[in-house]
Amino acid sequence: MNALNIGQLAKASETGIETIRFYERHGLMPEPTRAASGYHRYPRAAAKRMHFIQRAKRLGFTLNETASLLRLEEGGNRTETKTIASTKLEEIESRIADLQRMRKRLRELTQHCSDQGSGSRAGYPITAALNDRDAQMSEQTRAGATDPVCGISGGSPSRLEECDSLAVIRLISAIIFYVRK
Amino acid sequence: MNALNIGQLAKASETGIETIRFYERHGLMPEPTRAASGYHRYPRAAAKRMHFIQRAKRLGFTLNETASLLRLEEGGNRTETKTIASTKLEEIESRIADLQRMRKRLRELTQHCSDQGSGSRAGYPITAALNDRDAQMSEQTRAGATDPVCGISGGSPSRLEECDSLAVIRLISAIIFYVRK
DNA sequence: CTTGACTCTGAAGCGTACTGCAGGGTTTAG
DNA sequence: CTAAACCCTGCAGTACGCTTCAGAGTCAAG
Repeated sequence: MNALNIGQLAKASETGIETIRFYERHGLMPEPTRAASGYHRYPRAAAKRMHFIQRAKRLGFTLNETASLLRLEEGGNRTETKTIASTKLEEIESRIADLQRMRKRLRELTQHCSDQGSGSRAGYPITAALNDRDAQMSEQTRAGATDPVCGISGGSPSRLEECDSLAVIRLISAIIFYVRK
Repeated sequence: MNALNIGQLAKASETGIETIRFYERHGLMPEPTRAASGYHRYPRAAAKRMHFIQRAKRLGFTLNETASLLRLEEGGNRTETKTIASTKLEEIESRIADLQRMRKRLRELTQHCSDQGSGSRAGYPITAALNDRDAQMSEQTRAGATDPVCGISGGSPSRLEECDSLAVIRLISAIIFYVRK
């Protein structure tokens, strides 16, 4: 036989033993058969199921929602899962839109970074957003507000990682102000 | 004066009063000036700051991370924010990749839906994934496993919402199995 | 001046998703 | 046979992000 005990399943699914037990208690993993000793004996498919749960989580499903997805396969309550499916699909689409906007801004930045770091800021939407934010928010100090977004570490970095991290965090702030629902 | 009290700020920023207080306690919102009575008196900019926090959350930043972003503007600890910036940027990029893959699958499905619902399944990657999943996971019932993904409600729906919700949830399951890191 | 809506502080409670521990029993390598 | 490594149950604790509550004071309309 090639049944797994809980430690082996944990390794195979790249989680902890306690997480598996937790999922079992909450109905995400079915109770497996047991050895005479009481040890869990998981089939290989259990690792796939664990991976399913990980991916679902990664895509923003809650454990309850994931449990419903899995329950459907076992002929669970359809009206419940119907609701989850449609509302979640909307959420996913909205999140995709968010991140598309964000990626657009990131692309614009890398473009600007590779163009030439410092210098004139006119026509640089991210820098503009930063200024906008500064204008809106400050009661606090504006120290550093006049630093060009990509010019802090000097030179002309062509990849995002080569921008000074301080600039990067300013960038992220700017993006958040930019990405609106 | 046009200072806001906490209830007005809550309305303006579409949150609850208690959320604002919570943010204040945790350093996300600065302590505002007070009226003689002890009432908070928020400047209009406070609503912008609240919106910033909402958007940051929506993009997956934790409150601590958001606090660091905000603290940077006030000349906070740079080494801390440096770490956040770089690791978070990686996360964001990874999530974008996830959702790109996912969108691709969604596009493929809507394509197939508008092509013609039921019939042959060969060359339908999502249906294939579903079969794959069935093969990998089941110890449970496979009831319904032979239903075509988009053919349950009959006809030839051209939009995702017109697919039967049961089919939609199967689809989501399939997508989750498909979208791999 | 009263009444009802609003606000204050401090602390407890809640839902989600784990994580760790005590106090046992089991398996396996040497 | 023993010691290390592994597993069991049950329950407590943690981190995050709120949310509610008690008990008291403040403000604004009629």
